[in-house]
Amino acid sequence: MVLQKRLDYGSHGHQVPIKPRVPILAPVKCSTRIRKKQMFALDLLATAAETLLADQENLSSRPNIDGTAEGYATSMKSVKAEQFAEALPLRSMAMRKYGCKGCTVGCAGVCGFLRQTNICLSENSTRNLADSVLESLTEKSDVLAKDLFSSNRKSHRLGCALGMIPEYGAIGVCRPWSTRSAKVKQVHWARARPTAIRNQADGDATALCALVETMDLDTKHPAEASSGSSSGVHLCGHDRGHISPPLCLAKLQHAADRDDDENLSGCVHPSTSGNNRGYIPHYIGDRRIRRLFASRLRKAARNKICGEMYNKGSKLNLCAKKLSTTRHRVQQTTFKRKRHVQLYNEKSSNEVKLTIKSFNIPELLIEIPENATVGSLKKTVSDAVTTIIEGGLRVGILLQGKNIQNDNKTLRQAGICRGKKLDDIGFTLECEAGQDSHAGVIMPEEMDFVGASFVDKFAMMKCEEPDDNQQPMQDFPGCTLSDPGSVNCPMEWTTQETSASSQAIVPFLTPNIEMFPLSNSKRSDFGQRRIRRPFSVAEVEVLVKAVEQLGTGRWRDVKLSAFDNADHRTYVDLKDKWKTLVHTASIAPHQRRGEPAYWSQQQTKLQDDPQVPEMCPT
DNA sequence: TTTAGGG
DNA sequence: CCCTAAA
Repeated sequence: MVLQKRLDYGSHGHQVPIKPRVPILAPVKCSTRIRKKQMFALDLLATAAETLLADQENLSSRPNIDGTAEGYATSMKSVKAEQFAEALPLRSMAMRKYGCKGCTVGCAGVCGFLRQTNICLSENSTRNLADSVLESLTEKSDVLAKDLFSSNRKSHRLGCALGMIPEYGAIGVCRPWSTRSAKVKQVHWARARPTAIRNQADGDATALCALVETMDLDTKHPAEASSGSSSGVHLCGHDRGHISPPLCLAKLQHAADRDDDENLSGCVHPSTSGNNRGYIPHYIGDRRIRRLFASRLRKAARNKICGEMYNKGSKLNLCAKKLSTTRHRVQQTTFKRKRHVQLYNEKSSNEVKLTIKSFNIPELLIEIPENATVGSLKKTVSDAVTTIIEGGLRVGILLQGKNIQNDNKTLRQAGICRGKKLDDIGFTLECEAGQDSHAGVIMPEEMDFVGASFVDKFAMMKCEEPDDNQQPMQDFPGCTLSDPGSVNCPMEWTTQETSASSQAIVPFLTPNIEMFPLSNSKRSDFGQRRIRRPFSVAEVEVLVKAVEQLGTGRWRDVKLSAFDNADHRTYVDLKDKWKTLVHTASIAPHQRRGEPAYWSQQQTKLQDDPQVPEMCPT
């Protein structure tokens, strides 16, 4: 393909993405779904091209756009018309949707461009280009978002800056540098859709514009880049009815320069300036988040290709190949996510850190013939999981079994704060797409505090909200059952909660049960046996005291009075433990496992303890 | 849901 | 620790 040759000149797998320059974003009747019919798409492309040319003429008449129109015309000729197809609706939609304070002009949406090139280019070039551009897009968005937001904190209350990709919806890297939350890092995994963008109530329109524009700048055509790195900024600045804050423009300029250098470095384009080669972005940001973001984008791009092929009912071989690639990539990403999905919520000094180690997929229907190979089964399972995840996930948060619906609540208001029983938090991932056959709620398989050090810190923290359960103790306290209501045994704060193993069909979702525990009370959904958690001496002591106080046969009362905070100990557990204790006591010491002289030692010890004068071992 | 008891 | 009958 001619276009491929033009694009695929990166000798190091680094392609310079071509961006048609669209100085003015005229409203175009263009659905984001036009790709279903290529003829329809071509019509729209023609319309878009006409609009662009008209805009270009207008632009060229402006004195301030010197030197850009010509280069623009060149790139216009060199780029296939398809590339323009949906860039316009993307931008126009974004601008209209958010008003952008009159910012109705911008650059062509790189996303639309990407999507088009994905269609037009051959497979390899598509992938490489998409990867390259999307990586660049991601990074630059990140860079700009950081720069922009950090520079405009006072005026921008930016909850979430979104980069939009038509068809795939919006894939958002949330960078809320709002003035209210000093430092928040989030990755929105949910595959946001256009409607989801509207839900970003905190999204600042101006910043959103800027970010989208940055995406444009990131993918300038080499010719354009060589003609002047600031051209894109000129376009933005002159054509929008509303001039963004100068600082915003400056940042855009900066990003443009930077991007030119980056995109061109390593390429053999004759117009490569070579200046600032090897430029390293000032702000590296969270590489992991960016990589995941980029991976997400790539997957979306490739899935789009597959969907295209399926819709056309042709080129199934190519589709299968694409699926395979997608599968591979997605599986990697899924695994990474399983291991590392972390939800950070930092709010000044009061922070709540959670780590969701993995999710369990409860129901996965696999239909496969008996004569299928194991490999095909693996692929089928992988596809099913991929479908679930790729279909978009809606996150739900369960606190003590209750679904927290109000998204506007603060974590503190919702009861997610230090000192609270964070092991009562559950996360659900519901499939958003119409994947009825796979619809279901993915329950968190593992959740834990971030790091053991945090557990200690956590144990020492006081929650500002009233909390009956915050009695962190490293050592199990002696309990006086004369006041059963005062007996608290918060073992779960100091002992690692362990969880049962997963019985998920998908092998790579099997968790490491020892490292990443979750409250047992939340995890009997899948029938797995709870992990064995032997009673500690302290627990036995409390149990004995409670039984002594309350008598046998009142296991519920024992539970409530002495083990109310130990969610992993049910009254049945206490009853069973008592049963074993009685049995152990009834048998000869030499028949017991463990230490025969245990009780005598305990009796001696407890008698020496003034806090527990009533101890009466069984 | 809780208790009791076998597995 | 699971399962379940019985209350």
